[in-house]
Amino acid sequence: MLTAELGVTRATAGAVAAELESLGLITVDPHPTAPVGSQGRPSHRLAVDPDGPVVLAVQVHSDGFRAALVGLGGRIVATAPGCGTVDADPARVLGEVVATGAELLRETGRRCVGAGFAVPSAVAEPEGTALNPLHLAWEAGAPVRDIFQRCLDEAGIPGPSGRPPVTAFTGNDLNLAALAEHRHGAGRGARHLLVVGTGHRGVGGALVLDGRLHTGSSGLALEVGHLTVDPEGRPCHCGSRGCLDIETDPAALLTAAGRAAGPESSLLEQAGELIRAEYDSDQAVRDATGLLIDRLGLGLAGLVNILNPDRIVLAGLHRVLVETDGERLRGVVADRSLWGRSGSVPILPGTLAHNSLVGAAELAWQPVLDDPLGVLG
Amino acid sequence: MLTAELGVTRATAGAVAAELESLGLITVDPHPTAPVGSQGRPSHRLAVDPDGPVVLAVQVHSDGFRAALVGLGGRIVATAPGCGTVDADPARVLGEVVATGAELLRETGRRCVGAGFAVPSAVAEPEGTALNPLHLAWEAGAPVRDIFQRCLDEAGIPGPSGRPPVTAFTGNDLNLAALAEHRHGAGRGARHLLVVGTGHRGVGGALVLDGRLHTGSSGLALEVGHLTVDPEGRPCHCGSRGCLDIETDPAALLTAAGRAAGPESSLLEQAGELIRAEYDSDQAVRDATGLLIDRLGLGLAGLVNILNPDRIVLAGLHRVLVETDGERLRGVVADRSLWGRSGSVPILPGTLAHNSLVGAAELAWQPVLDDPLGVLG
DNA sequence: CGCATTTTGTTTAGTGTCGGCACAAAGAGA
DNA sequence: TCTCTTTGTGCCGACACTAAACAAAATGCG
Repeated sequence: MLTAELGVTRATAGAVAAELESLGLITVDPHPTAPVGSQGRPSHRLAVDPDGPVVLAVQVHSDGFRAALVGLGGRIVATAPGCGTVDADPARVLGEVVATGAELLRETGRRCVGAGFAVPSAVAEPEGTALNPLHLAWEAGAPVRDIFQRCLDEAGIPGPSGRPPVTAFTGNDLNLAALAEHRHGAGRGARHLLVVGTGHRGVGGALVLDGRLHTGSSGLALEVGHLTVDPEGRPCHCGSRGCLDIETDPAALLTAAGRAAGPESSLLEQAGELIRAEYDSDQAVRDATGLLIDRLGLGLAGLVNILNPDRIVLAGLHRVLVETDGERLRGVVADRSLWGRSGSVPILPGTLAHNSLVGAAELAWQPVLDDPLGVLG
Repeated sequence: MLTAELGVTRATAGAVAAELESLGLITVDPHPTAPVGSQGRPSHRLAVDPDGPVVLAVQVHSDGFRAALVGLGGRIVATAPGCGTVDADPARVLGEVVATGAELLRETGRRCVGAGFAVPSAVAEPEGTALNPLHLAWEAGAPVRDIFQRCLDEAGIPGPSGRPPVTAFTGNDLNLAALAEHRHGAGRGARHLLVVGTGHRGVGGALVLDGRLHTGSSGLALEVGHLTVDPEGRPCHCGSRGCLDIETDPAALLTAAGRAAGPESSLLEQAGELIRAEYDSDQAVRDATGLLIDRLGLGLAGLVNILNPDRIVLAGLHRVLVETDGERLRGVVADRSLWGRSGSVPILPGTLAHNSLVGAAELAWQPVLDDPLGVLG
């Protein structure tokens, strides 16, 4: 098989494949219909077992939640949205989310080997507390990992080895989106991947180094929102002015284009829709978009100078910006980074839907990837 | 021995110790004079062999160079300064430097197992080219690693296994200083160490993650000089204004204190001496120092928000600043970082003399540390 | 001084991983 | 059908490490 050419002999590869097959993670087809090579005995075809175990991935936002079962390789097996208000008690909300996930597991009859929660807030490590879950009206510092774990325990979801309950993992949603983009999206193959993006308010960042999320010493790295991108810009609550946070988020676009902002929980959609629908026809929208691109470019250039990534992927409104005029954005970044070479880093739009969910699943899959036999079987 | 308690059995530890002793890297004293434990058979005392092999570490600055032989553990065994002008031909300069190193090796009769060169310039990886060796009047993009390697070959310095010549390593001088501080100085034990410091002009940064230098995808990371620390500051050649580079370097201190700047190649000493000699007596010096501390604090806070290190070590003039009023600096950083927790990162002055040299040696030692028997023996 | 105790170095046997190698198997092409 | 090519698989050995038993070097006590 071709996979033998990643530094391992055929014998070892066969042993590993047999082990993974016995654990139900992959399927081995000894007689593939379409042989890859031209001559010789055809390779066995390895594929993720579509009926294999899954992890439970959940996400919460200000007006609802979503639970999904995700197989190895990031494939969403089943998903269930939950609408309605998210109240101020994280235990009640997560209890409902986990109940939805448990229902999905019952319906599909899948075995669950882990659970991940994409939190719309900075998450402090190693405690797993949400430092600013402001959009959710949760208290700052809520121990979301422990709460999530408790909900899983109470829901009685059996863990990989039958008895012990599944392990809870949590992470910031943009960090997890970055992980997903690195594994299965626009960031595939990058060694130093920088992801920057917006939600409805503010700007977040994430960094994937050699395939692993870099969250700093206490989970608080890549708070990129307060880079200065306009010395004469509006004052920011951080004490400075012209921060990336307030100059390049959806509200900034609407302001620059002279449009009234709608409800807080749909600013992203509103701004994205504005560009898509009126960029070609409305000069004010074009100007506003260009302004945001220039400022985003300044911020990215600052990050390039510090992090020197080999790829940048943009999410949220920033994804729309690079899709609208990528040349302009790349030009600003190249002009304002110190070395032309590091400034010529590819800047791509994100490609994954539900990337935070897939990233949360990746987090929960990680122990299995690190040591399949130790977690299962 | 106590070292057996780092995840390895006594049997393995003994085997490793015997191997390292046979390679001449360490000495084993079975009857230490001062036993560490109180009861039982005393541990053998392991120590770096003071007569063991060395690496050649060299450094070049605008008015001279320095060569040193450095043993395992960062101990400088022999050193030789070289004064005089550094001309525009890197091959000639490095030839002279290497000749000085070869002379040291002859005098001491040491075996040389590698060579490292601390370059006062950004170094592009993996080519090993110096992008802005401006203070040296070398051309931008000079292939300093290849030149260094060629000089070593021509000097006929025998390599670890006798025949093949020693391998050349190069790195930016502040990056190497950071590595040295992490291994043997104020950064020991930090998992995410940020180092920031000045030379005579400008500001540099370096990051050591889990014991390894993080230089980005092409060696150009941690170019921290163009973070905005004063929106109303002086314009910078980068196109912005109020950059860390021009607001916190030695020239900035002299300007702020109303002193005339001396020759370019002694700005650091002049500024440091000014603070040490007149901070207590001269209000203008106190004000200028405080101004630089505030601006440095702003820059560090920006870096803390992005990198979330667990320790910061300052070098050059910044080291003097933290020694002079560390409380003020730490206060600014805590105030301006987003999370009080990540803002409370310890900020320490560097402790090593010749830290760039030691870091260059560390780079050259790395292959031996990774695989002693593969390189030697 | 002799002996038990404690702690550590060393030897030996056992285990698990992985590469090398030979052979078998499964196709393509003549 | 035979040969060639390519890949899966079983077997052996090298290697690294652990566990356990044993030997050695100190302390403390009678």
